Amino acid sequence: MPKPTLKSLAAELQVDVSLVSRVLRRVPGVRVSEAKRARILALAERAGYRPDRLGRSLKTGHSRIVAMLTPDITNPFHSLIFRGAEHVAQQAGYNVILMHLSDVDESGADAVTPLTEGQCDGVLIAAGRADDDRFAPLRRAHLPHVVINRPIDGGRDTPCFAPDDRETGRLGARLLLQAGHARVAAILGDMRLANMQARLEGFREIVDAAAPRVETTVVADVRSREEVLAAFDRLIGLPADRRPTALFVPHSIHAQLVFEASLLREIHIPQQLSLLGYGGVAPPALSAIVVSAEQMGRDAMRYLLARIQAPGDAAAAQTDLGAYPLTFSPGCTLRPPAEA
Amino acid sequence: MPKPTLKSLAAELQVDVSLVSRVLRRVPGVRVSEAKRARILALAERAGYRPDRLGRSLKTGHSRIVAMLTPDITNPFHSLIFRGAEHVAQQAGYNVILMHLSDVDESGADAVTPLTEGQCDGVLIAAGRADDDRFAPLRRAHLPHVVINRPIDGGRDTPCFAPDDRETGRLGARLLLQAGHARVAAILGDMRLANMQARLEGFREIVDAAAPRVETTVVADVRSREEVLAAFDRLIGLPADRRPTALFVPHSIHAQLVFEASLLREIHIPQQLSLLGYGGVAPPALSAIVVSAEQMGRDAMRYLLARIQAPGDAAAAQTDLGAYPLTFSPGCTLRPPAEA
DNA sequence: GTGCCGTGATCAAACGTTTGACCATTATGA
DNA sequence: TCATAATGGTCAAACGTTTGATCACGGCAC
Repeated sequence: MPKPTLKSLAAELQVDVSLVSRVLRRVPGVRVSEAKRARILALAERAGYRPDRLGRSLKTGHSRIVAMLTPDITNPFHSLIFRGAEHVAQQAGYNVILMHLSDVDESGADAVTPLTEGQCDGVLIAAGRADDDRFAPLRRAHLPHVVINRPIDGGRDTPCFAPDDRETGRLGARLLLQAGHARVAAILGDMRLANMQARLEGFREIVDAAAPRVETTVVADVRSREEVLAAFDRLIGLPADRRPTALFVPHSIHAQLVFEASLLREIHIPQQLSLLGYGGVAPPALSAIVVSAEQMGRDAMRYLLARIQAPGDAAAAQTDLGAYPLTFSPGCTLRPPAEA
Repeated sequence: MPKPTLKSLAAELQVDVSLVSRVLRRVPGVRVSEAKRARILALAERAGYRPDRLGRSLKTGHSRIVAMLTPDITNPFHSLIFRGAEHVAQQAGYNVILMHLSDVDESGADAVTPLTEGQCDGVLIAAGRADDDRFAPLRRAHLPHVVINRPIDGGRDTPCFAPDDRETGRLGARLLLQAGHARVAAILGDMRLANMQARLEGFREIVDAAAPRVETTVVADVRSREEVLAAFDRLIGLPADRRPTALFVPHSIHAQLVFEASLLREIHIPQQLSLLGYGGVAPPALSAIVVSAEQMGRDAMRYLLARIQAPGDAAAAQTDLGAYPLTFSPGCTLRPPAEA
């Protein structure tokens, strides 16, 4: 037996499809006899009728699908964002298309355009550079979109949910200085990304103010796993009087990597080196600045759905959404080594 | 200006929509004068025409969307599966809806049914129990679906891509025994899941055969973070003559958790305790059995797309897809402590 | 008897696309 | 010269749904 449709139900009951449609959707105020309503409902139930989403979407103009763009779902920060976002979406009866889109290389413009083809009602962007023009098609198509975790296009047009990355840098520096370190270092990730730049600026701001009392080494634009390890080895390989006693790694994966590398190198944290990481959720054994990625995902999705459902809502159209709270998760002490 | 459609283009050029449709799709053998074809292409380009996916899908009967069900995208094993799957899908011009679906509780039947409503062409299932009946709607709707990582419904109807979990258990036991351990332990996850059961069975098979030469302790059905830590503490709290010298934790997250807990407890791995984990990708500092989750994702998606594109293909209809290779990633030695 | 209202429905268009069938007009072959 | 074929298109239905407009009819008031 073929899939039941409004038409097939209507034919079987000898009524008009429009009546079946209205009865099954329980539109308020349909005028139908109780007998007929009962027969319609009974048949629909018996036949296992489910309205076809495509037909409905074509007519109504929305698909109850949103898309999310991520650079790498394998990154715990991003999977947390997704989990939060998807949960909110599911509650609201929306499905989420998850697509990978590189942060940095220009490929993928061809992946964005299809999103404007009616299949999804909005886009949550968690990928991309500051000066990214790959999202222009979304704007042109007036497809609601929201940015998360990193500002793109300078935050001008697109509402953005993100932590204050500059403050992250400041906070990291302050925590290390307040703990009493006199030689600190930082390993920064891909400097093509605006949030990395901001973290570095914030960090610099504080440590520069403390110079020359505090000595600082920065390794920036570290992208691959190998580069992280190389940077770490370089820092711990410095002569003892120049070797940092504390290390700030404001990137969740890189911090974890450094943590594990230190184990293999038999450098004990926190006894021999203080390590301050970063992440979307408090890591068990690692001190870190954490910002709730999952909460960001939830909030961004809620906002996106609101914009979808009330396109012209002035109150919702604010583009400055404030910054996300940074909390310090003290996995282990940040105090400097005793002999320092 | 409103979004250009076939109809609006056709109206502007005073031609029939069908002609525009055929020209823009470059269907082979359309009979049209070069002049008119050029005008159509030019206008479409100029107006930024993009075919509406909903209209097309409604007509053609497929949406170029597939869904994937996962228990938790935050789990690295599952995010790797997704990354592999999504990559293949994107290459083939498909988008992937990612949905969370609990492995164990019965909720979510209402989340599966909407997938049969025409919005997606197939489902990749990476969630669910062995005796799960929540997927019956997919079968009834004849919606192609494939299971990954764990068998459901005994693998009867649904093709399954998964590692041989029983062999994982065996391999783990063998590795520890061959390294020379005489007291081994294992911490097993949620025993409601078929793959956990299989891992335990395989492990038991080997260690039981080695008894009483080898002493074995098993803590099973460990579900939460807290239970993992409690199990670990219980094991290392045993009197020295009964304390295991090696620990097998065939669950990627739990293994990582134990690893970090051992650091906090100042129990050095591998000097004081051998730890053998499990995962979808080789962890840097941890010895583990690894099965390429990303490869499984790729293969499963390729297979799913093949079934979608050739529904009745007998060759593709095989339901026994063999098992995934298990490889041993020696992060650090598994040799027993010197004094043992 | 006529006008009006409420009830219980049907009609028809529309969303944007695809696709098989059909129809002029002109060129070709016998 | 007439049939045939190729050329350049158009027509119309269909996918499944939603929705404003319309209609037949009985009852009621005047």
